[in-house]
Amino acid sequence: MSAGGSRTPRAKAGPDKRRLILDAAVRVFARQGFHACRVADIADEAGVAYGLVYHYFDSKDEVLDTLFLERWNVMLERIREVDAEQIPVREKLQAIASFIIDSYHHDPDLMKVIIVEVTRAANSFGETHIGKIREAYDLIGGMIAKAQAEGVFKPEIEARFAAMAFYGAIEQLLTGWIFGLLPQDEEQFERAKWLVVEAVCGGLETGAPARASIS
Amino acid sequence: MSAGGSRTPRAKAGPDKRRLILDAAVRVFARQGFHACRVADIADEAGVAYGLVYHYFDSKDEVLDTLFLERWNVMLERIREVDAEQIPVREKLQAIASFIIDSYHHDPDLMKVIIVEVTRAANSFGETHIGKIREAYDLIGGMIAKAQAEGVFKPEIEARFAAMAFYGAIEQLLTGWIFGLLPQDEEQFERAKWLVVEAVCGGLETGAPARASIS
DNA sequence: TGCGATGTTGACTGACCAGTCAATCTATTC
DNA sequence: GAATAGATTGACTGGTCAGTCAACATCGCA
Repeated sequence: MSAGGSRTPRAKAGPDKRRLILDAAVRVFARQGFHACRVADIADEAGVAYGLVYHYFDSKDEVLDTLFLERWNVMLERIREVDAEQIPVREKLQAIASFIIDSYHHDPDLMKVIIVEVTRAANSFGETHIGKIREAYDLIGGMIAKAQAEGVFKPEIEARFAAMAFYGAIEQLLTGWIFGLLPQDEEQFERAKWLVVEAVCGGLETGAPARASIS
Repeated sequence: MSAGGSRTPRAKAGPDKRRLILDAAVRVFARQGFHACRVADIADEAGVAYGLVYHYFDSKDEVLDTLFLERWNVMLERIREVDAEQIPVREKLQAIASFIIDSYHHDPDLMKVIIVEVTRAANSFGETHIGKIREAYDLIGGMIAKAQAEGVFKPEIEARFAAMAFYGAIEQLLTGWIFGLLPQDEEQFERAKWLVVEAVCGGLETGAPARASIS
């Protein structure tokens, strides 16, 4: 090492406290809910002083906003990426369902918080982020509309409706896992990915869908 | 005058204040959300004194509990009724979708409150009423399982999954209306009833579904 | 008419908690 | 090694609001 310093210039000794707070907030929000928890709970969970939360964030709300936007933007990026690929709609929808279910599989607490506290909270954060949420619905609706124009999907069902139903089915499966109503294991997650697409596409496709004959 | 009283013994002069409070609460909860509103808002909306709310209810929570249980029990009763009828599954699911969508059509505020504050609130009232909520999913799951046993629906998709997806699709349509993302008129409501059933059953039915040929 | 029960009122209180802030600590730079 | 900037601390404050309560009104009945 040329300069002799064993520590890299940017990497401090301690971990990034801002990240620490965000990760702690996910656990606390998932456990107690946003409204039921206090800022002190987040600070305690993160192992930092109360005031430090306000050093990195302007308000309790901003912590949740940050968590939501971080994840939602990743999802939107993925949806756009999928949309740009030259593959059948069915595969596009499959990729979206897979992404969302994998997200839950990878970090159930974060997805629980995003769904329960934001996308389904019509009177609080849902209202704030309605624009971002809508972007996702619109992208999916666009895919379906395109498929209708190509004759792959039936034209009678409005694309916006179909998009809502598709997304709603996925979110309800996550809700089933969140509420402990459905078993959560690797196999269930894989089956679920297949089910939503099969259910929605089976009802939308023009031609006879590839039905597995009972062997 | 012994028997000459023109007023009926039970019917008081004034309207039922308890009902007045419940109806006012629906409007306030729908407008501001349960957490964001104060008990004083409910009393003001109902045109009664603050303390009267506590004469009829033990707590603010109990007001919402009452609203939820009143409506949810009606729905469960209707689902059981439908289940007992000797009609194809598709018509049963159609009847359930129609009931829920009509409920929203008839009283959007009440359905908004039930969905946003209870069935989707995993950390507060959803937890309290999970048993009641589950009853609905189980009843629908039972219908689907029976149809699978009869060979009308494919057996590969677990009935519980299918029930969640079906119910989730309906609830998301209501959410679309609640958030103002979908147009709300008579025709849209009718189309929606048809869509969810077509989408889910089209993917579940064994035989070739009755597809409307494009005229 | 009088009496108990039930309905109705709204000022008050006690707890709770988001957000502030002045003090202290640590790192970096010249 | 002094100075500056940023990180970290936690006690404190100010406002909010669910729930209480004592007083007053009205009803049903004998």
